[in-house]
Amino acid sequence: MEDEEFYCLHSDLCKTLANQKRQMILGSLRDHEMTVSEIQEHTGIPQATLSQHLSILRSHGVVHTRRSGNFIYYAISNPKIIQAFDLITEVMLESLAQRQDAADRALGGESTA
Amino acid sequence: MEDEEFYCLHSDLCKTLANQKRQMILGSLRDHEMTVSEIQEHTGIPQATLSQHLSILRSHGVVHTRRSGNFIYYAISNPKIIQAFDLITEVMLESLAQRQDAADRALGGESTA
DNA sequence: CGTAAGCATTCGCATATTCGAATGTATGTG
DNA sequence: CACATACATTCGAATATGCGAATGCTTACG
Repeated sequence: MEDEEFYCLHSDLCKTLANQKRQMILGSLRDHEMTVSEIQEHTGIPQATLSQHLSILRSHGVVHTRRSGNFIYYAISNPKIIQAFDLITEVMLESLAQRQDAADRALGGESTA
Repeated sequence: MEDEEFYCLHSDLCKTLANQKRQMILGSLRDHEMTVSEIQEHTGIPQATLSQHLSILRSHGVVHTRRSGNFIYYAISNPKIIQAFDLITEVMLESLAQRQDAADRALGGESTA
């Protein structure tokens, strides 16, 4: 695979994950599959919007579906998605903590001015 | 932290990573720090555009800088960023492989139609 | 077949992102 | 100080994304 293609696919997958509502959806699905209406209830996202986001997640292979009668169950395709999600959470929290430290230090040193 | 705030920060960090050029930059920086002009040479991104992307990465704490004379060295702040990057790469490759399998099967079964 | 429930898709608008051209700023050198 | 190098910022236009309203499709049930 060429570099350009690689980075394009990679950033496409990242873009898929880089949306607040889609992350709420993944957060709902992380432990078990759910029907659309269950996700809707759990996240509060309106039906049309939810369906669009599910469509995006589907088309990028992030989730897959199973029909049972009138309901469609969504589930996360690859558990590594959750691992990546959690890693980014860690980075986020560590970054926040560092910033807080820096802010504290700046505030503490202020009085010497 | 509230859910809304959590998902907002999380998706913000993801958005920061979800750009082809920014990923090329991270790909350049993954093993060692680099000056802006080195990154420019390595990636082929024009100076102004590169500087803008570096600014975004900086403001989200993904990279940090060190000045040495006339040069500014950029480096990745948290090695977990690379781990997450690589995880997403794995997901991407596994997803591609699955699709390829599915396509092969579809093609193989075609003759029975 | 008719109707209802569950979900998907289309459309148009508002907003956000991306990019390069032009310009600005900080550091080193003579 | 003048000037060059290295990098940052601003600006405006093109493009992409996110959203809800309206509508379509599929399955279940009588």
